[in-house]
Amino acid sequence: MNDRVCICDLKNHIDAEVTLSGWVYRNRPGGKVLFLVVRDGTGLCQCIVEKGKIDEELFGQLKRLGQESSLRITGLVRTEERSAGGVELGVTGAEIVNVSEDYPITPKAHGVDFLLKHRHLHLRSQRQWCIGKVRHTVIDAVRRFFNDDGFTLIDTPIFTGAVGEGEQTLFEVDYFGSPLYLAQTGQLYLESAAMSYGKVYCFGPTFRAEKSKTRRHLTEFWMVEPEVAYAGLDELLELGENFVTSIVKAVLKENRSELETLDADIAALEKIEAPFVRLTYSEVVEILTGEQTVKFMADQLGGFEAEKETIETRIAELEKPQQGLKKWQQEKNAKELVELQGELSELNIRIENNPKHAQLAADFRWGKDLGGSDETIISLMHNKPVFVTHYPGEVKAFYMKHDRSNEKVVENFDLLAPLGFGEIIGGSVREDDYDVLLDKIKALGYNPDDYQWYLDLRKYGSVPHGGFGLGIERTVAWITGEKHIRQCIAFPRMRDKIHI
RNA sequence: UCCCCGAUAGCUCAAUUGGUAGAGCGAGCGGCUGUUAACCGCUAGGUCGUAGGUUCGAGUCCUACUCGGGGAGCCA
Repeated sequence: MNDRVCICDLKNHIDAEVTLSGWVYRNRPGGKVLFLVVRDGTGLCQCIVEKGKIDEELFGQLKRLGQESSLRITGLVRTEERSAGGVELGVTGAEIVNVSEDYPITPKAHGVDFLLKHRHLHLRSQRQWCIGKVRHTVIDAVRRFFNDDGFTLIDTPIFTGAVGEGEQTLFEVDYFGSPLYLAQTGQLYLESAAMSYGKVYCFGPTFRAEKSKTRRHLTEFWMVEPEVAYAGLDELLELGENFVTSIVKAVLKENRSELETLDADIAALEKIEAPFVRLTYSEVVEILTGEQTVKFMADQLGGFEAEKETIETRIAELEKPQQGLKKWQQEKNAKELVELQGELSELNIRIENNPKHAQLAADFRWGKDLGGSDETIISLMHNKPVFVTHYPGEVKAFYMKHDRSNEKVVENFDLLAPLGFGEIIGGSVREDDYDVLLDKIKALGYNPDDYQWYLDLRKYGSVPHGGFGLGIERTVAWITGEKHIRQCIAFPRMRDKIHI
């Protein structure tokens, strides 16, 4: 029997002869035995080629076969503890499809810029592959959650008029001679649809011309936005926490091995369970300016310094003369040294930043928007996601509904992911009173004519409603433990630079 | 727009604080084998980001520029 099967399915074909169609991931050639690690898009499999068991000429060809050459390879599946996946292939034959020479991405370390320039090839690497699998599950879980909960999908336009948040962050395009903008949210359109279907969501690419150059920003990213008629703040918070919990549970179920490969914090993810922590902006201000934060920052600094000492001790050990050590041991040590020095410099930055961030928190005054470092402090204080609600209206968008019991604040919320990752959701209850909304539009100097259709929603059967937006890449980065969200989309678009 | 860091071989980095350009990986050749980023030997590979300046002498010091990384503001 000669079945063509997927590597992910091999454990169901023990002792059978199968043919894999894939690419060479690693080639460790030897005199009499070759270890060919083959990938086929579903996983990795070590293939053993023994001299004498296959054609002599083929053995020679396989021995010289470069990384990422494509081939069909046939052999007997057997369990083998020494192989990474628990099974391996005892090769009986192979057909080389395409010989790859001088593949640029080698098994050793590479820099960020180099990998981005080779993004089309980097997608084949194990780590990128795992992140892509997790992203797929996240998106699938997003759609399932809303579809199973009575939401209707609405596709909002990519080309939009100036109606939105801040014009300075919009990408302008030439639309048959007139300016138009790429969508930075589907929300206003979605509000219209919510008045038709009740519960709706949109999901698609979003464009922001923000001049941000950080690990949390892309100029093109994917966002899912639910919008619910007759919903108040409490319902939205509940929706948000159930939604995020369902995503995390789906990834834990579908991608455990990927999370392990990525070295994600699985134990922390397993603790994600509704209800999440709820704090008002005013409570956050009190925490930031209170004793709790002073102590927290001091403890954090102490922890950093202890860690620094441990690393420095180890570095001193490694820097001692290494006589009598085998060459490979020396190399291993040298590599550890480089890694430790990298960690040390990162730690030094954190130690340097700690007092600055402590000062920023202590100096925080009611009315300002929370900064990145403030959010980090709050999220690090909890091992669950944290909702921060009721921000000052002045720092927030015009469409957010003012709290009728405290006109200074709006009924909005951000969700901060744990472990210091930061904001993954931003949402609010929308202003549903025609006159209040019109006044705000006028006060901001916008032209009411541009917002007539949006105002109409408050004229004909207005109801309380609201929604939120969740950033897919930020969510994937948080779940996988990836530091930078550019790794969480196949072809990232960043400020200043698009590689391919 | 502003602040900090960086640019040396295909890749990742080093060069004793101004004195003849180095290592590992990768590539090529050979050896070896149940290897896990294997290992051992040999070979090839560089206009030190660009342009000026200081100096007897610059990878190293100064100035400008280009490109890249991180961050602030803003945000998902």
